[in-house]
Amino acid sequence: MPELPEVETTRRALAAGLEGHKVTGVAVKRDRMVRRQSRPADFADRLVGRKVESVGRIGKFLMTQLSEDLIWVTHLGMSGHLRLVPSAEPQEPHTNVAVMMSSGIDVRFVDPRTFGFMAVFTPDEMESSSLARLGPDALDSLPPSRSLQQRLASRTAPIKALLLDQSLIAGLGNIYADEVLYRAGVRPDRQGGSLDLDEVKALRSAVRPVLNAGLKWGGTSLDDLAYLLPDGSAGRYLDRLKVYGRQDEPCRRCGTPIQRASLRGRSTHWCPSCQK
DNA sequence: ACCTCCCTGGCC
DNA sequence: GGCCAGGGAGGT
Repeated sequence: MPELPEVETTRRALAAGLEGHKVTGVAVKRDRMVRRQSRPADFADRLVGRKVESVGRIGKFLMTQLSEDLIWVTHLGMSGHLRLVPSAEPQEPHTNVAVMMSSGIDVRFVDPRTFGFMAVFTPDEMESSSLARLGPDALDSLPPSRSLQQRLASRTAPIKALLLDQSLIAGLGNIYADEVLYRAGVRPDRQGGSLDLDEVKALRSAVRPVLNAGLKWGGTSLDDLAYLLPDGSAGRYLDRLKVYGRQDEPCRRCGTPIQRASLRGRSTHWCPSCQK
């Protein structure tokens, strides 16, 4: 499912495939996929004729810088992925948006559950959108432990829920939040404010290795194959996850069965022996 | 700071 | 035939 490693993997492929090319056409097959756009028609109007200058990312949001200061924003939701394919190729099911490039390549936005979206913003619109409230990126600008501890100090919500809060740190989703907590040895149901400085340090220093491991394997494609890389291949991190999806299986470190429970409506996995 | 809703393939 | 997965926005 698309979290930071999956979005970053997608970003790298887009950067390699799109930079320097112009948009020649746009087909929105499902109106719902274009959201947060004050006038829906702006989406295609603003894309066509623009050149892709660079492809960036904050958390799980792809931000493609276009000519004339426009920003093409993409969020993959929970079942979305982008494909880069020659224009002539037939569209696979659930292709909700197709963006045609001057290179003859299409960007196809495939998303069965349609939780993802695309929009093209001006700098002003970007400033007033919810994206302006995104926290620091979990991979590129993780705050120091002391400032993290300060942000957590007054919080009574479970630390897992706080890791999922994109205004605190941007990029972690349900899978990698569980993996980070496992690596840090912290139980997901601990109140945020109950973590001492050593625990916050452990948590902080777990973030980068977990995300980099996911990235190394092209991210996590679950059995439903909803998330795929832009070339259509599957991410191969699933088999290397330590806790997510491993309920009742032995902890890779101590053999204790991995627990699963619902926390704030999100499935949560942890080792009751390794995590305190 | 919490709860509800959106959506659909896949599985029981 | 019904339920589950879940990120983020909106409302209370």
